[in-house]
Amino acid sequence: MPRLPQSFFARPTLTVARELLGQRLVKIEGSKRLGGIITEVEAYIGEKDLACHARAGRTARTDVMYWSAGHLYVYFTYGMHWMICFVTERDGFPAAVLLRAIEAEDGITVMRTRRKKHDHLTDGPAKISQALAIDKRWNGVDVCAADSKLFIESTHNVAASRVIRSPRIGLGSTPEPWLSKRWNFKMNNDE
DNA sequence: GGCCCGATACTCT
DNA sequence: GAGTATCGGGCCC
Repeated sequence: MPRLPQSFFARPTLTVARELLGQRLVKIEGSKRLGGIITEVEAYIGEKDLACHARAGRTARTDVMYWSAGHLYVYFTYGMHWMICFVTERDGFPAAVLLRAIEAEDGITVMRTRRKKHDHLTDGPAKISQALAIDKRWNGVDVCAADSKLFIESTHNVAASRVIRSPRIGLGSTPEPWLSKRWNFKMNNDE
């Protein structure tokens, strides 16, 4: 299966988010392969988007968001959780797609161990990073590099009828119009 | 399934 | 010092 190239990520963030649905996230750990199908993502677009971390401009934390498309932006939140994003658009413009859920397929035994006794392996952004053992060491990694141990495999396109768009999750007191923008993309399971 | 709440440490004000 | 792109446990049905 071909890996998604940088040209995939270097497009409008909403397009990248929509088209990431259904593709397969893969992490290589020695001879093992972990990951699954991407089922939910969210777009964060530019300094004007007041829900986007880049609203505060280019800082030590947000620097990677300004890098060229296809880099990982991995950040820490709530005192204990790591979140995984893919940088999008052109070099110098801060935007990214947050991974919110995948359907676990490969390496389930390893992921189950890392997720303790919990049945929900990868149905939340911080659960994915726990299951895949992703932390700050992965910040700034280029997922389009030929030797990258984390990448996305191109699979099939998801039918438009299966895509659900909603407001983004967990934005709290983010002002309008950003709070209501339907920049969360999710796959409908039925059908 | 749902709601409430505490954990916990980093970032920017 | 306040706020945070969350999770899991306890509880209630």
